[in-house]
Amino acid sequence: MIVEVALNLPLQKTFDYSWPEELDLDPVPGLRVLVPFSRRKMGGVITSVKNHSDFSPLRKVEKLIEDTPSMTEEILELSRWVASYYFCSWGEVLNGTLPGGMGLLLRLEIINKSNFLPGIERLGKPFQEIVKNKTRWTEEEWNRKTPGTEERKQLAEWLQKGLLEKVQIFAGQRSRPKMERWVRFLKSDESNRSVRKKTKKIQILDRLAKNNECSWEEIRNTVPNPAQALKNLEKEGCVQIFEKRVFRRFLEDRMPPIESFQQLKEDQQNVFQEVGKNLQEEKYKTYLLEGVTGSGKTEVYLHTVRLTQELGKSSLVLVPEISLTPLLVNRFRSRFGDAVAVLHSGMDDGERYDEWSRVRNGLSSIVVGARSAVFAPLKNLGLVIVDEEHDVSYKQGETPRYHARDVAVYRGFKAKATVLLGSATPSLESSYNVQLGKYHPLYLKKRIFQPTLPEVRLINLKHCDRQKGSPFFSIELLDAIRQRLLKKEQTLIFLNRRGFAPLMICGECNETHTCPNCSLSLVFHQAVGGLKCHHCDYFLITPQKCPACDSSESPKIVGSGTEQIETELKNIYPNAEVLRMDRDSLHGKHALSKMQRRIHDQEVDIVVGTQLITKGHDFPNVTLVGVILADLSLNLPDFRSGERTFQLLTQVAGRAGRAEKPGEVLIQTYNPKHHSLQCAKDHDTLRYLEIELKQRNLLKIPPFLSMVLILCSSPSEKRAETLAFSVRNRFKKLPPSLTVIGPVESPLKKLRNRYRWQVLIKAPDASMLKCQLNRLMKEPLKLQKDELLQIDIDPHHLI
DNA sequence: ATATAATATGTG
DNA sequence: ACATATTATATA
Repeated sequence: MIVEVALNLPLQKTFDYSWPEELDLDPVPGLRVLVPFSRRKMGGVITSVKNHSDFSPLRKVEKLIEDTPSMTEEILELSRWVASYYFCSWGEVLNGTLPGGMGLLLRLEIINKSNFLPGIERLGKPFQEIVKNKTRWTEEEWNRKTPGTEERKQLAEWLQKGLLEKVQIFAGQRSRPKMERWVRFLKSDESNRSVRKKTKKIQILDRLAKNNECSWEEIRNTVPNPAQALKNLEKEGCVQIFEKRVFRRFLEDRMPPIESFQQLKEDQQNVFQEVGKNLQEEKYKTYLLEGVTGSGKTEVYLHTVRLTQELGKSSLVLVPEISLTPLLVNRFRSRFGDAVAVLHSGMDDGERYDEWSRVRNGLSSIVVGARSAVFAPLKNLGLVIVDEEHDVSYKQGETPRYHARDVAVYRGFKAKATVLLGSATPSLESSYNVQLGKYHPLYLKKRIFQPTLPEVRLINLKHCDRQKGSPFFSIELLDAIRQRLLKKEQTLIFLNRRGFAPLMICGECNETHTCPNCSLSLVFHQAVGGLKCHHCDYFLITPQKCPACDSSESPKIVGSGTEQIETELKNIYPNAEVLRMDRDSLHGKHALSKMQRRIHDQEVDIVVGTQLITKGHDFPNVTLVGVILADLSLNLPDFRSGERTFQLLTQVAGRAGRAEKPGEVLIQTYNPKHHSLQCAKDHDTLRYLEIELKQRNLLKIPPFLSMVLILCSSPSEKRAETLAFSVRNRFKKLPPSLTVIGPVESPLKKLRNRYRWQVLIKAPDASMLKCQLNRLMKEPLKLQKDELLQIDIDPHHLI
């Protein structure tokens, strides 16, 4: 028998291996195996089993990594589609479907094959010792003795002569199942009963009488030092001691109170009825649910998931990374208990591996998770929910560059499932799909607790009165904050930029401090006393001198970031409790939820933050939302910047006045006339979509066309450019319906010491684009050393 | 991705 | 002539 194996390499092919006779397990697609590849070993996934290969001689599968396949047939098929759609290898996608903890541990060992190693006396003492005393040792052991060049050379020489051999030892998975010792009751021993005093043995048996089995740990809590007694009981055949797998669970220590299903309001009920009807018919259909913030989308999700459970099917719920707060997770956990598995990046490897395993074993039939959870191995899928479907975090920034929403829709289609995309601000792509009749629209127009949406006012920064000494605040905004403080209500201040100030310029020559690795200005962070690059990890302690003119004139700080807004607010309102919430102020695993709880419990008056504050939690006492500068996201060189601004403003505005108190939103801007801001002000999503769709149609950009971005990068500016031109040349002979834009310098010209040039290709639809790409990239481009070519289908980061 | 063989380039 | 850098090629 022969197996075809997909490897996690950027190679389009799969590789054939022969199946060793001595294995008593038959090969199955989806099974992970360890195979020899070149002179190393790699984990791979069996994609098919056959009895003939065109290749010879075949090498043998070296080892089974597991005895049940980690890939289901469905995931195997889904990942193959993703690989072909997004132009990457099957193995790379497969690799991305598994939690990181399932990565393999391969230890490098050096085996001493001979008793005589010439030149051993030239080595340092510790090295001689290791070589003489051990027949095999790990590379780390060797390196720990800090070898000099002499030792390294000697090692290489011996390896070359075959006196030593390097082998990779398979040491299992990064995360392993966690085992606990348990005790099971078998029979009681009446002979022990006669004793007047309760012996340890009796106490243990009494404890076991409550439930038939319990953990060693529990027994030790009631009976101290039970080891000997338990051993005896086992010998007498009264109990059985065994190992039991336990599943590590995130937030286990803070299980939420049981929350019951809420009665749906009329329009919620209508949505639920429609989705439920389709669910029962077991046919594919995608809905786009447009529901204003606070309209109770989550409750509809919960009801729909419950119905799916009742129908005996499983549900997949995707949520953007950042809104995976305990609130949402807890709502699912409290309704569905252990049927829910949670998968997101805030968990550690072991927890994620265990949650994944519970899904794979069929213990969980509901998955709530971020992007990569779209590949969760659920069986019998009935429902797919993508919450905040417009969210950019669904698009993966590195290979495989898939969009989880689109993969989710495809998965739903293949599984004949009901797909529910939800958002207050749907993406243009999904809205267009509604127009085309591919998706079916649903609406939730009423807020649950508050009939009216908050009043939004745009403050024109060109003409408004500013606070003296604090140029980032209009008087109007500061007055509004003061009123909340007096009323003991809370304020959210939003600014989409971290740090203290985005620019620090020389007081003498106005030169800016720029990142040595990227073509960007450094951002001044006062809290850490230095300048940070927001694209690489470059850090510079606040310089005393200008890099250009060497002047030590005190530098000017230009612009604002959340840090500065925080400081200013503390100055203006010395008695107010101000909390800053951005990536820099988050430390540790539960930092986000802790902050959210502080806000919820009204321990803070004013919250200053980036996008982190726009999602996730309900803060009932927030009645004012202020946006310091709406233009930040508007002026990016990306055709989606307007869309993102509208979404951001609508999301952040939705934070105001969720409870019985009316909310107010103040947006400071230099572009009050822009339709993204105007529509956000009027809460008019429909009009926004209409205007934007019209514009996109005129400009011939997505969703009316499909796009692919080819990014060429190299440490040499010239070579990045030349590479981009050779890409362009290859696309010279295309059908006239396809257009090529570029090559142009990427807006972010240099990133992490690599220069970037790009070519953009537009095609009438995805299938035509794919077909042409396939045709032209069949012959791989010749890349020089350090040159890189990235292909991004349906790109979301044009920067 | 990574390693090796093949080839080009540089040095005295 | 030799070391060193670059490129081509294969991985089953």
